[in-house]
Amino acid sequence: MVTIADVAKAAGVSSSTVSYVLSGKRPISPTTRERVLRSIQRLGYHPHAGARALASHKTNVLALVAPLRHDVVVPVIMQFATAVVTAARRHDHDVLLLTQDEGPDGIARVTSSAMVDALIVMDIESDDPRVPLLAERRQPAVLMGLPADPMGLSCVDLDFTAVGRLAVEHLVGHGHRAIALIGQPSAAYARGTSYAPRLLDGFTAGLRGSGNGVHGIAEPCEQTYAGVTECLDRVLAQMPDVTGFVVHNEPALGPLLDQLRERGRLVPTDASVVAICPTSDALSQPVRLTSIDIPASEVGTVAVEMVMNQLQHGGGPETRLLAPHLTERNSCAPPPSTT
Amino acid sequence: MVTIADVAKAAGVSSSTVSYVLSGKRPISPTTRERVLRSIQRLGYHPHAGARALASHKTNVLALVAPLRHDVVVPVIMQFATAVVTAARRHDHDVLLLTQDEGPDGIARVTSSAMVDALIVMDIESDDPRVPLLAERRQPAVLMGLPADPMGLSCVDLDFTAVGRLAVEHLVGHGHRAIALIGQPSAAYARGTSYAPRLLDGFTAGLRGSGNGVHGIAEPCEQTYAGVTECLDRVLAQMPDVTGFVVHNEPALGPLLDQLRERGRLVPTDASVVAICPTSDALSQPVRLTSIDIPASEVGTVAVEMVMNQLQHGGGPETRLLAPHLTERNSCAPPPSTT
DNA sequence: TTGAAAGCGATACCAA
DNA sequence: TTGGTATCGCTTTCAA
Repeated sequence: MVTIADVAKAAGVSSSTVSYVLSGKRPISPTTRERVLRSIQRLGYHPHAGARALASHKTNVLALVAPLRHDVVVPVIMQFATAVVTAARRHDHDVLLLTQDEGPDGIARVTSSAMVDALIVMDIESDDPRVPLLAERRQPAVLMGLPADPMGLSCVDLDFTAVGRLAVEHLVGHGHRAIALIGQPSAAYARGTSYAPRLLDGFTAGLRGSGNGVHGIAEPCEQTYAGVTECLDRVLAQMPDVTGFVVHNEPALGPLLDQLRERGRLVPTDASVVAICPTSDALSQPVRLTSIDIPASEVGTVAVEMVMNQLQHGGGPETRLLAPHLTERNSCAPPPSTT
Repeated sequence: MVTIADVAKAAGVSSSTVSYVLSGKRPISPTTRERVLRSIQRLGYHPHAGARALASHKTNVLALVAPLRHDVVVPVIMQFATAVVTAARRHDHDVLLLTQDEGPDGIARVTSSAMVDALIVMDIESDDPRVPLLAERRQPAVLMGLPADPMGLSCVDLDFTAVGRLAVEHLVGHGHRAIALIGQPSAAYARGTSYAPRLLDGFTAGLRGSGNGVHGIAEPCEQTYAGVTECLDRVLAQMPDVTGFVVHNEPALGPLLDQLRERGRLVPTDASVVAICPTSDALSQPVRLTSIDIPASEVGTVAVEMVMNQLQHGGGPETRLLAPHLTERNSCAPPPSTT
């Protein structure tokens, strides 16, 4: 292995000079810098990561704790992970991949053995046991999701409350008065995800703020064809005049459109749909759906920026809720009665 | 930070003794072992990963090089990654996630800076530039996929040749005589993936081996609704009597079934389908598809076992092609003429 | 069965 | 502008 001493010898300087050339932490004359860089090049020198970590107390590695449960939308996780790795590399960091199923132990392990400089933790629930654990470590952490109490940690997520409001407002803007939220499976609520109730809050607030007899209901929806059918049954039973649908449930989109068609409610003629999902899902349906994107890669990039801000500029914790964007496509129109 | 010296002092032994208790590389009397373990426990000692790597020349970290291109089946990558992380943890290793878009440089970087002990590289193409690069490093590597020349590296993949043969044999067994392979998009062939041609080989061999006037054609298929329609047009034009379909193209499954129905060829009454895809895709279609699974998690687990075998037992490189398994569901039946 | 001490390969402080 | 060197925390050889 080529060491810093080899480079120093080859360049006729001390090893500390080589180190400073690399780190830029002190001025080096152009000529010696040149000489050193050439030797590095010629010998193919790469600093030993372990040695560097030992001496500098920094690893240049971020931990990414991913939920590898199967009820989570896989493409979203992938997008997020991709964005994190890409953004981390831009800041000269690598990413260590941890899975949820090691639980809090995984976090304890990597932090206390100094494997990583900071952590990014996905899929944080309202009352997540990992939050207090992370709070008492000295490594910065960014939570993806919004726990009830962030305990001084940084958080980033899509602003689901704003999403709920925006979806309702869009439908109301088209003249809809009876709106249903087709939500996540009840397990998502039971599990204590933070986004499901936040979306519901925004949905409710949107209805309330619209006045004029705008009303709505929210129903959880299981992710099977039968589950979607039942959910729609419940909705129609309670609100037969429903014309607007807000759907926050990717696998339900196809079956829902199918069922609506089957029941003689064509989208967008008889019913309008605003989907909350990755753009790709909105595009892969028979009807191109007006949707509010789940900006997984943006969230990932922001998470890394937040971590880096703490790491490199000593910034403090912050919470960033990303504003939702609605893209109009072909699934929203005025309700039949209004036309 | 708690160091090995702290533990040693607390336990009244030397630091080397603590080290040996941890590594088990030399006999320790039960009483001192006890004392040391208790101190470790009490102080919450975790060895410093960097220091350990520096002294031992081992990091206990595996690199996983993932393709984050968008034309790859995302759930398959996730399954594979999950399996790799899980299996690695069973062997007390962590996983560093690299993405394709750093290209060969990423591999060069992590290997020459001693960040990882070994690499697992996904989505290897027939003539992959990373193979020679990996071959000249001293870290073990496992390739997922089968390059034209493995250059002494380990490989693991589903045996796609056997898959092709198996699919044909299953259809022939049901009495089909005219069989079409709906393949990957032509870009997959152009890119030089190793699995696409291997599957084709197996398909061809299967036809040839079946005799009795069994014939077939293979068509690449683009992954849009229109692309599937065109592909089916081409197939029907060339082989109007086709009754058996082998489909190796996840996103095409839905549209294909749709189009077959539209053209009055119901599955399985008029046409039979064997899908080559993850089980979840086979189950999420209107007709439960008879399928040959892409065993991503098995491949991931095997990859780790192969790496560990080299790392821990000094094993040599090996190539393992996993035998395919066909699961019968509801998409295969005898062709109409035979019934 | 255990201890002492020499590295491992960097960083960064203290001097010059 | 540069060099010398202590130091980081662990592993492992050499000695006892």
